[in-house]
Amino acid sequence: MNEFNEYFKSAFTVDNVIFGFDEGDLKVLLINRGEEPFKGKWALPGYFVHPDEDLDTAAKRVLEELTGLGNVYLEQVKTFGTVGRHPFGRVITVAYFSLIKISHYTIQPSSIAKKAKWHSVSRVSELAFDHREILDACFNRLKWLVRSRPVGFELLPPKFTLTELQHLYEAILETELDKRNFRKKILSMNLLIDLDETQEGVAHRPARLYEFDKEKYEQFLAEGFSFELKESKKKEKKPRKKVRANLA
Amino acid sequence: MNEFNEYFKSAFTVDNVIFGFDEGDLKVLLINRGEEPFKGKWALPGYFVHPDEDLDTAAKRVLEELTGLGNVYLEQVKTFGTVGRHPFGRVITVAYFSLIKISHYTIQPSSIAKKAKWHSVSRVSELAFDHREILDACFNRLKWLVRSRPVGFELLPPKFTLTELQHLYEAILETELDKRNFRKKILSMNLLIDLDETQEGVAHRPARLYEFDKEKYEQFLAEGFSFELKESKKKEKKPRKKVRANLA
DNA sequence: GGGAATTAGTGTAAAGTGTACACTAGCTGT
DNA sequence: ACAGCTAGTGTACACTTTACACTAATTCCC
Repeated sequence: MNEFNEYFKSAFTVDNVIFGFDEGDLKVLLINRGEEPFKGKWALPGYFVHPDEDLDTAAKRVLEELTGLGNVYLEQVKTFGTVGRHPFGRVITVAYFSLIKISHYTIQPSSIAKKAKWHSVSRVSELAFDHREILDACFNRLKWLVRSRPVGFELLPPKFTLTELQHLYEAILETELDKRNFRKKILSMNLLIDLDETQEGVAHRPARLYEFDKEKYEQFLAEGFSFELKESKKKEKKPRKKVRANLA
Repeated sequence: MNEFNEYFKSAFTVDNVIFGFDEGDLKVLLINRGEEPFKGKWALPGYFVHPDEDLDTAAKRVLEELTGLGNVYLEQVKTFGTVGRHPFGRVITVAYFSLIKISHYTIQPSSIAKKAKWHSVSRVSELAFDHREILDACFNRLKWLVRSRPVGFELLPPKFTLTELQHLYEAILETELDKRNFRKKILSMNLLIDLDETQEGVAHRPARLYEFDKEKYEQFLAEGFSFELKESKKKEKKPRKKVRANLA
């Protein structure tokens, strides 16, 4: 085994991309680093994996230690291992991502994270390490996810209006959706419970409130269902080539 | 930086899952290990990443060194890092996968790989390390891939018949497809060039030969198009619940 | 209290896509 | 010539997606 010793000199970390939704805006949770390297810079909440710890466990622990967020479901997205990405040596990082309801959690930064704060995804600028690239990869994963399953569940407060749900989808997909078609689609999945309540204190017709039917949602996921949401495009009129009959 | 030294004691590897298609069967390339641990066992072609080497580069190099396959496009799939997965210490591995035309390559095993051989995916049994789990993860990725883009391009010889293409899809999806619908779908993508040639030496009506239109394929990928192929199911007759009109 | 402002909520027709299904065509081997 | 085999083709129906415009319910301001 001695011949392999030279390989046992690397380290690895986990980095978490936590998405939330608030004020019509898609947010990502960042920490302000209290340690070198990149002290004072904004970064994804991430840290070294302990030698006796599985990756998924590490991701959960690190997230909780840095931001106070516990009991979050994290999903592995991609691993980043460019040679020069960490100034301390060879460090590869496994990126995880999650979707949470911002209002359900209280953020408690640790010493490593001087501050932890939600940032608008669209307004994130420079980040420590290669975290910008990691964020982009996870954002793409989110875009893909939202087209294949009803993701709003994780991001919205328990009671919400259809318009809020639509705005969430629009924020993620960075596109506009047709109101009527969106509602038709969402309601036809039968995953929403109409609470028979309405908004209060708004200066216009109040909207109905809905909640997700958790039971049906579990079922939906278990069955591996999928659904699609397409951009509402103004009649792009595909010429739609006809299939040539071979063997004339 | 000394406080971090304890973290720089891990190693990481890459493992490659290479799929091919031959004799109507989906295959995966395995090596017979010539080294401890798991000497003599079948395993995915993988090895340690050098300290000064990027992950993607390492995956390519390792594949070529172990099996002689060069110039293969590899895609990262998932990272496996369970604590006890490697007997030599903490080793995490990044899994890559690829699709190749078996007939285009010659396999040349190295000393680490005593032998390298194509195995039917459906008949792979025990593998070294957690390679079985890695293989399954990559097979699932392939299934997903084949539903979202025309994957046959990578796996079939330059000239092929529509029936061969269909068999490939059926092998990957582990299902049967309707012949007419399959052809309609594939041809409607306009990615095939009808070569106006036919098979020779078969004891039945010879099939037409096609090749992929590489240019259109690139375009297809660039545009992020997607298409779906659904299992041909015998009329399951969804009762199709009507969307309730809220606000009666 | 009337009207302006604002967002919620609703239906339909037309185009496109997916699915089920059965027969004829063209070759080889005997 | 005919048996055996695989290639190749079209249509009708069900479902899904898309485009699109008006009325309803509330607050605010005068």
